[in-house]
Amino acid sequence: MLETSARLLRLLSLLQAHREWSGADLAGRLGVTPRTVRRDVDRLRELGYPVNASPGTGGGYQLGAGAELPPLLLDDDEAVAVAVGLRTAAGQGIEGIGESSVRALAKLEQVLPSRLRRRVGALNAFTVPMLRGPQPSAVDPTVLTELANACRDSERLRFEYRDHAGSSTRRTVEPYRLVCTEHRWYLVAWDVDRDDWRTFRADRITPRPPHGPRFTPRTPPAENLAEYVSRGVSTRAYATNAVVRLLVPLEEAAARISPSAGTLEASGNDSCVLRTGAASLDVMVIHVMLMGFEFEIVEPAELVDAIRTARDRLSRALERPGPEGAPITARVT
Amino acid sequence: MLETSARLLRLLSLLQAHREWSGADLAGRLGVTPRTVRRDVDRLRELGYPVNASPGTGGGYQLGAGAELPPLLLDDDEAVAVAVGLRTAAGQGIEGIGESSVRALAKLEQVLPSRLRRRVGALNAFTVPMLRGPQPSAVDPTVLTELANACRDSERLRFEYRDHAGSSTRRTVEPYRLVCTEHRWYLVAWDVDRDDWRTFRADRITPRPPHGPRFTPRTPPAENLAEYVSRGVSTRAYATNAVVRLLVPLEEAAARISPSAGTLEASGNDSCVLRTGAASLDVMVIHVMLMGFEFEIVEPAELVDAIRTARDRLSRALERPGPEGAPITARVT
DNA sequence: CCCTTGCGGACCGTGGCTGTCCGCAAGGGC
DNA sequence: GCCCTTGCGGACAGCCACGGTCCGCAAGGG
Repeated sequence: MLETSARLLRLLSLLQAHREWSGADLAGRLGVTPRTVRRDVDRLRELGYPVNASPGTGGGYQLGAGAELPPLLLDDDEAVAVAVGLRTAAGQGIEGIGESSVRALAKLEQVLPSRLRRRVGALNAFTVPMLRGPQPSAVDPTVLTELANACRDSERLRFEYRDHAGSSTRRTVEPYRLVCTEHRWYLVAWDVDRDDWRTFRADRITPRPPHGPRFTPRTPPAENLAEYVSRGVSTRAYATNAVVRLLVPLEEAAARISPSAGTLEASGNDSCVLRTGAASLDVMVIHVMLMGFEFEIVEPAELVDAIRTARDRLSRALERPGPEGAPITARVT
Repeated sequence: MLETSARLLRLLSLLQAHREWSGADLAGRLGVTPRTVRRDVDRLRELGYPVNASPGTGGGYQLGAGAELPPLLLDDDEAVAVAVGLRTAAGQGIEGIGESSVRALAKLEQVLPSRLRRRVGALNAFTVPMLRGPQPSAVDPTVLTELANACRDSERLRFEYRDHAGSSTRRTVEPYRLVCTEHRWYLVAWDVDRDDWRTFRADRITPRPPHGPRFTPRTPPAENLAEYVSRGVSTRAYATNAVVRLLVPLEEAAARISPSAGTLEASGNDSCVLRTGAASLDVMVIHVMLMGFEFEIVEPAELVDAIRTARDRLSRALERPGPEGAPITARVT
């Protein structure tokens, strides 16, 4: 019965949208008798979705957390929010969930009505870059999802690839997987022209549609692809660890610094040592600045240089005449 | 037919997980004849989900983008990624989608199996704070979803509220809506003890379960609640705008700075002016530093002070003896 | 030209679905 | 303790949707 299925879906949607419903309410909304609602609830339970019910005045039905994730029924705004959130997460190249979020994003964007797709694009342009700055991980989420789709569907892919020297080559590959490591995205693929496995940096790829025909996947070059990629990638320059002494008591520092941001150790009564890591020295500088404490660098020496560079740039900015000294003469609108 | 509904759901899931399927494949997966698959596809189409099909060799079925968003069928990893992405988006208080993302997050977390919930918590602790630092918008997403749920379900809410002086009061309210403005979260609610509408800052709320009984919503204090809140909120101190002159040609700056981060204007041949905004002076300092250009401040004067503070702190850090001068003596592990 | 793949009509037997009516059980308010 | 509200689920009867089978047709690719 088509109508039954549709009603089950609507029931699930109602239960997700509002925590608690009475049987009569649901019956009214669905256009059936309360008895049928009870049967539908039973059906949902048989399908594995835990629906809790409580009798008595003020009782009703509510959807609980079960073993399986039920299909998510999002309204327009929520779908847009999910898409934007995923693009942010994917763009930042967060280790550990990066690949899943790209997969989820690809799934969502594939079925996203075009009116919503436009909203996502607009919002994304206006929220993310503000905070991003010239970080090394600026990959276009659109490209990422396209790559993810090709991997998922085993579709040959053609793209322009800029190597680090800046020159471009045309590639035809059988994409195998996207890997996120060291805050960068890499595509592991079989290069059909060179007849070998290659690892491509996603931010240097410009896809050239249309996609080629589907291919039958071959065995991947390694069991653990994440490890395979990070072994092959030589640009580890960005991964830095630092040890910084903060000139505040341990307790005070601990109150401001999340335990997962790094490890804190006491070092005397009124200072402590923070061991932390970041994707690049620049980010590290910001990190120590944001904490808002007096500090000194224990290691590495490069961080001292980075801080000196930052300090000097700020000093020069302060030494320039500034607003009163030099009014803007050549302002162009 | 229960089995039919379940099969439709599985079919939808298959179509979302893999772009293209042949009828025979689907029939095999679903344990029915191809004829029934065709009928199921028809059913999906009748339900409004556009399934495209192409005949001939290499043909098959694929799910397209329709007018309505189909129920999203996510696997475990994807669900975790979505939750983490949403928490990040909600925590940063991004204007425009904040409220929807909290709603979506509440929806998702309500049905999230506990094993996944743990993963989300762990990941969230290890990814977000690293970048967040002590920004003004540090709201616990868990609290946000709890507030959102209470609003959605019209449940009375009890919580501890710290006012700006630091003293705590116990409140009982009928929550109406969460509003995100100026990168902060506010709860608009009817305070039952004070018998009036109040606006609470979400980051000062500590919910005290259990929730009270449900209430019948009254008419909200204003049509446009976002506007109502930002009118009533006096702490605009964090919203700053700045004008900065960058000592590089317009083209060079434009290449590094996203157009939505602010507006760029040429100012002579080898410099340009950036007008931009940020949630706080701290963030603004980071913003100008991240760009990596020589610059000078046009306005506001407070930004000069903030930069001077930052510069001085870095200077002091550089002047301290550092690694060689003072080896760590009292290191505690 | 042939192959593969999707399309959909016709037929038929099965059995699931809904509404109706019923008595039972569990909370909450008076 | 009483009563109301709400959820629970068995039984029954009528309906009709469902799925398998068999068929010829159409469209794309080699």
